[in-house]
Amino acid sequence: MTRLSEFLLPTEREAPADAEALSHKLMVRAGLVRQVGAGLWTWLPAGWRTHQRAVQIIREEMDGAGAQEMLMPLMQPAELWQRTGRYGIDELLKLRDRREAELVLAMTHEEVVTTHATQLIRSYRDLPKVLYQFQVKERDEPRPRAGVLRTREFVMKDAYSFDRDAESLNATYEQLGAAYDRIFDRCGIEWYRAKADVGSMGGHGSDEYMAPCGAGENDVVVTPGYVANIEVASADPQPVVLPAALTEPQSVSTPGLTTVEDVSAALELPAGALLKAYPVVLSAGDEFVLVMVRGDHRISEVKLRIALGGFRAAEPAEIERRLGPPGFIGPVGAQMRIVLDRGVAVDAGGYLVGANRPDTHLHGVVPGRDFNFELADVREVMLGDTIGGTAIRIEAAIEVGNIFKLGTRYSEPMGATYLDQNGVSQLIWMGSYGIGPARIAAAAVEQFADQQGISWPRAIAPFDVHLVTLGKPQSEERELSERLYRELEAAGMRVLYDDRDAGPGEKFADAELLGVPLRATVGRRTLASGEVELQIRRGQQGSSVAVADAAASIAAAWQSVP
RNA sequence: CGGGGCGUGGCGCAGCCUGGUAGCGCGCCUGCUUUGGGAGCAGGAGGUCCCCGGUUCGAAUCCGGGCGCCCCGACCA
Repeated sequence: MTRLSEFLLPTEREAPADAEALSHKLMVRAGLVRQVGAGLWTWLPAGWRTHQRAVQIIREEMDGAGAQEMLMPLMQPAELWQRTGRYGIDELLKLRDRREAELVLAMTHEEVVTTHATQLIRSYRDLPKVLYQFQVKERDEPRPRAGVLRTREFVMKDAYSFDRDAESLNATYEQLGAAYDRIFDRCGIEWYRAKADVGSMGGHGSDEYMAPCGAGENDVVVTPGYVANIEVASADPQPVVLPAALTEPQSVSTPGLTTVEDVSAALELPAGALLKAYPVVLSAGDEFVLVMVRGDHRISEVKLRIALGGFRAAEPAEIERRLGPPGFIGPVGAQMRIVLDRGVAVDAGGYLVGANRPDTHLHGVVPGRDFNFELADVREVMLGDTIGGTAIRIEAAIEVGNIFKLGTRYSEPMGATYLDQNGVSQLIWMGSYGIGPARIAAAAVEQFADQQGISWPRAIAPFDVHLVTLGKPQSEERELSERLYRELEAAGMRVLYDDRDAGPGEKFADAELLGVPLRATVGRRTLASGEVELQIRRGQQGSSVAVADAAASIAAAWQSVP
């Protein structure tokens, strides 16, 4: 029974002044959520209905994939996190209880679930297993933002898989990936499965489920058949026309010209005819490495880390000592390991590079002849790049879920092993799989909203039909509306009945703001024509159904709504 | 962590520079009218002006400190 006269739906005419993201503005205006503090949000009844509908879809598909739901505590002993080496994470919220015991509020549950696995999984016969929960996650975010999109506390569906070996993990991973595909399809949002970075904690593979939308914090690179987070994406660069190679490098005077822009402008060369030098120091062994990319390209820190392992940018003093004045450094004569990005065409002509001398560059330089190098893909892709001849698109997106092959990252420090068929102790191979229902809701708002407000996919809408009555209390229209309300509920519809004593404009505006997929209107016209007016929120197409079997017609119409 | 901005009834804002009875719109309450696109008239309720300290006869306003919130960037296991 949901009568708007009794339901808490505090709609607002104006968005909060500080709201920027569309979903932030609309979710507050539509009365779905309210802010408590930075990155801390209350879900009001209508918003929570949507959240829980997403949760239910996830639950059904996880169960369908053989996963088992459980619940683990949010508050955990710090000791578990010290054991896996994650206690130092800045985003991890630490606290002490009255006895000064060190605790954390968990950001994920690998430590706890692996502790249980250690105790409860003993034999190869106990594997594989997938466990999951819907539980609050806490993150001490440096900067919460965009309403419900990046918060300090949020509900996450987190699942953990346990397998005998890498091969079995791969199978589980794909099985859960298929469940994820179904979940996001069923939720009615647009999504991509994007190749992703495994992060600095290592791992054996990861995909991110990305919902393209204006408020997206991530960029995904998209071509038919290829989607990747821009952090790890690879593509073919646009070719550049290079000056001819010289028989040997020649000095060019470039006084004070330390940037690619300055040099290319002064020498009338395309930026792509320059090679940019990026000196780094590896975390392992303090080795000095010179990374070279085309002048019009950018280093991708993530891809470089994947190629080299951990590193830091070299300090100016180190650069001066090892190479030459910053701004004029280059690979020719450099006594060190040189990594050349794959985007640099090696036999296409002569490049311009820093000469390792003040105010000087070198012309006509040929990689391989003038310096030795190893190739690696370390640049960030950019618009204009192609994959298989097709131009890439770069789209902003929010991460609504991820799947991750952990391998033995947690089973090893936690000692999670099993006995195989030969009685030999083996490490359990794990995976982790997250989904943020709040982000699904926000992504849906972002993707389908129009000038009037939200337009929910029917699968996660707070209600199926928004019944608007225009009659005054005690009127004949009211009587008809009440009857239709009962009939719709009897037909299994989730009905929001706007029985408030308010004007039509206000009721219609609120209905459009809230974005329930169908709106049925009963008013004077209904009495005159014997027809109930029906409007599909997405596209706002109107139609009429006969009063006599209105409930059945509306239930049928709902089936064909997006 | 760097840069910028903002804290005044539920929401959106003005007032602050130049100190002197705290205002506007929306919302809310009561009554009457109105009822197919945020309606009208009349009456009314509601504010520690973020907090602490200072200057002053007097502080929303000036000064100092703190807290909170937002945006851009960095970060985001």
